[in-house]
Amino acid sequence: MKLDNAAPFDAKTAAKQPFLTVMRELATTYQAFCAYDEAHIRETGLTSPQFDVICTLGNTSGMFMNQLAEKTLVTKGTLTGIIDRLEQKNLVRREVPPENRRCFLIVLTPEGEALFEKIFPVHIAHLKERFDRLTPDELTEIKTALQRLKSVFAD
Amino acid sequence: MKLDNAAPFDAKTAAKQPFLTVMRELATTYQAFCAYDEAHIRETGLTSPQFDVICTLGNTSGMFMNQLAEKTLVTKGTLTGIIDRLEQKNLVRREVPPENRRCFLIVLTPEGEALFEKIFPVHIAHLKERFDRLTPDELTEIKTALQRLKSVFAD
DNA sequence: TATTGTTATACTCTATAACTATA
DNA sequence: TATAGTTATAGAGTATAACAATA
Repeated sequence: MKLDNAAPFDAKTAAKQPFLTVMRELATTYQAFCAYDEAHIRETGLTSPQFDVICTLGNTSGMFMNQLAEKTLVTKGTLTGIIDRLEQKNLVRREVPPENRRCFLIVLTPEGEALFEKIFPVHIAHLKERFDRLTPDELTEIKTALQRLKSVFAD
Repeated sequence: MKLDNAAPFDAKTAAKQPFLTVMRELATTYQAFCAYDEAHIRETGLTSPQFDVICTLGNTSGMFMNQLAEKTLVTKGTLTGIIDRLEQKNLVRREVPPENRRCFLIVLTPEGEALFEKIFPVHIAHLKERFDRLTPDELTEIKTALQRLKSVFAD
């Protein structure tokens, strides 16, 4: 919900409900980050979920579908499709472990690893470029503020 | 990108690159908020973009497709589909202004207004419930921190 | 010619539930 | 019976570009 727009959120209402402003700031800050982040991801020819899978598999010896689904926060059915498409692009491979043939170990192919090693550091550098505009103290304050905010949504 | 998962993000790396921690906190905080927010939205029978449109139109006298697209951050082609589905549900209506018949004024129907008036305050109350766990000072600090963070992504 | 919005195309992701094969 | 993953189903959103109607 991008509550930014709702007409009832005029200045008068916001003044009475300061939390609305915080909510909007969270949403717009995340959106600003994502716009910057995703524009760069799209240049790799991958979608965000695909990029997420490649990054999750990078520097590991592989992961099972269920682990991967949990890490990337998609359901197993959805992950099947994502892995299918990455397999078509020759970036990952399904390996059947002999000891449990119910599972697949998802592994980066050499092409997948090459892509990971090519794009990952570049992407991090691209992000760092902006975060470097903050001082160490500011980074600490922001981190603390976010942790406090997150804590109210923990069940 | 949910960089939370990437294996290279071990504690050692994070210590050298404190911004990675901030990035993760932003993503996980937003995700925690969204999980709470969207679970409640889904109970209305609307998707997030649909709910967003209803909230944007609430308490206005209508909006043109292009305005609405800009406000809700979707392209005009995508918005056409969203409005189509809201029209099927009898929640919005396309009106043709006589002075410019190229445009459509998108307006809430009585059913749409009734829904808005029913769900909007309840949704706000649902959110407020959690934000009330923060003190006024904390809210201010968080707001300031988010604004500072957002500023580095402004072009 | 420029603008508003629709349509066409094609893909990706989403959730849910039934299903297969293995354990 | 339980688990791992696939498949089936159905929908929703996404981008892009070509298009029609109007200005």
